Amino acid sequence: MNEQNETPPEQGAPSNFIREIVTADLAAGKNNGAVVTRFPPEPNGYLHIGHAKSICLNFGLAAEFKGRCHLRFDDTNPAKEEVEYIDSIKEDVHWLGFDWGEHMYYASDYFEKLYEYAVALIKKGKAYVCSLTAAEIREYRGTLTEPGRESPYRNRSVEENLDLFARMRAGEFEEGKHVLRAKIDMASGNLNMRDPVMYRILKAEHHRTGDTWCIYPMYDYAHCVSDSVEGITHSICTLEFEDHRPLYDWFLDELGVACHPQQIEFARLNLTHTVMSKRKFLKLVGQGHVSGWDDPRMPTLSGIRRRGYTPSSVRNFCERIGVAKRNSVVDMALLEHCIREEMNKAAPRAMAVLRPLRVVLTNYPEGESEELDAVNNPEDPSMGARKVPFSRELYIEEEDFMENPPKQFFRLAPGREVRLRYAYFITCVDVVKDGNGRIIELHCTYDPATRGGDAPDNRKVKATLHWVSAQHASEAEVRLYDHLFTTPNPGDERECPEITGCLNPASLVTLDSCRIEPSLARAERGARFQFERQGYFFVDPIDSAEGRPVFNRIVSLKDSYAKAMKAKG
RNA sequence: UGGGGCGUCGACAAACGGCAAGUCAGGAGAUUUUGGAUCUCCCAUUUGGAGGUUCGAAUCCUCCCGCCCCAGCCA
Repeated sequence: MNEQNETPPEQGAPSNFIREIVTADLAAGKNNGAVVTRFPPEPNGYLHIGHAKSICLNFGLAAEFKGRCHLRFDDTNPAKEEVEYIDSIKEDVHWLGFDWGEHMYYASDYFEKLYEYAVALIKKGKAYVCSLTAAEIREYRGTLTEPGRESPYRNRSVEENLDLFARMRAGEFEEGKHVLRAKIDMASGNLNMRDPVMYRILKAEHHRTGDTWCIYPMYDYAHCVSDSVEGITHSICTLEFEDHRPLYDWFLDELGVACHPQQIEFARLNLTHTVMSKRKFLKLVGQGHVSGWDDPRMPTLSGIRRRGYTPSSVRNFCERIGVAKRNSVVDMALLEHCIREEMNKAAPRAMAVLRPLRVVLTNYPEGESEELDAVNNPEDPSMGARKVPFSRELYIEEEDFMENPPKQFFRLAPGREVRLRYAYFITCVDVVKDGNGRIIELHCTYDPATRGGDAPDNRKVKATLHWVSAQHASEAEVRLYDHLFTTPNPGDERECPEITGCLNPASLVTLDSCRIEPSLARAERGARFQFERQGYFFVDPIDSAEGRPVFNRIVSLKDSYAKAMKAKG
């Protein structure tokens, strides 16, 4: 994709409490004026738009304050992580328009350092090897309302701890036999402080360190140390880590490290009409409700990219939603607004008839055709114009004709005159039906004096229709996408006990015999267009074939008529 | 009955003791060769509730109510 090198726009971005903290820190002379952030995904799944919020925040802050942002893979659990995800994460961050430069790291880079620090903590009497089983540890931890009990192994001597820990590393014990724990406070109201596990034995092949290690550090221990080693100044994470902060600080204080980053938490992004959890994605993909992680209906970055959203529209969205600590659900309409706004300015227009209805212009000479001038983008004259062929037989949109139109319907109807965009006024004179009474063709007359779309006598027409010349049109497949879920909050148990019960049956409508104007037949993969009166479409980069493009609808145009009809019922 | 957070328009979100921004959505109108776009106007006498402090409170204090997170050898 050739969109990787766009520079993210930072101008005019609304402020937020994190930006204010950073600004204040700078003013106070903290960190010698440095701003170093990081985006620390675990390589165990694909990134989604919630991650985009974090990426934009972290890289955005670094760019704004002339600092840097690291990409760091939090790969401390070899049982769950795979290289496949590392590649997709890098691709997604690049696609979004951000660059970590030389600063790509892995928590696994610090395994040796982490081990040494753990030994130091043992020597300080602040960590011990515990030989309780997992179930016993859980039991000793106590509950939300009752304090925990100290492990019988809590007061092992430093020597014994050192010996045991070394032998854990050496692989002398089975998984689960021992863990290394921090010695903090089993009575703390904060469960995270009740002697948290620092290391567990995992005899798994690590994607980077192979079988060098059989003990792996836990998140709380590894994360703060990784941040410190990298010289991170502001460690930004989501709300659920708020009560891990005391632990984050405890480790760094006990270790006495020079760099002690400040952890700041913000609310993760939730979007209406979709879900945002890996577990649910897995279910959707696994049960075949979507075609894969990059299904255009998925909120994954790969899905959003496949749908046709631009990186800039996603960045812009991330700016607009703001950053705060309140749990919230952003209306999908905002995301849609961001891409419409951008495409309105940038997308070339073209005509495509999705559900074709044949129209014969009875007074147009048989066998003849002509070329009409069409503007590529009324919003941007610099995008020029093109020629569109016109002839006796055309296709218009099925829904643009009604035999017995209600009062509010302005389009074509028997005896009524409408304009064909950039072409002529036509009047419907006859409706041709098949044996079942289904309308198969319309006979119309055209007014040669209205060539281009203006009547010399200034008579007005209430509608302008898009069309395509039958003999010049190509066929194409068009995929109309809509919300994956019918309910605004499918992730909410009360609203939707079972997510598969709230799926939108019309989230994908595939139309395979659409008729497109000639310029569209030459469309390149990855190109975006506005189909006049319909929406913005993206040439699917994977399923399109030479001369037979597949179009994904990114988003429809706003349609006040449809809205009014819907409101009426 | 523990600990940590959060409650400002339908949805996001500013306001940092001085008189409730902005955006999306929604509504009305103008305009229009896309029922698109654009433009104009409307959309919180009031900030979860009740008290208190103050000349003045969304902002400070008290109590109450509601919602979210935490009992992985996951991150």
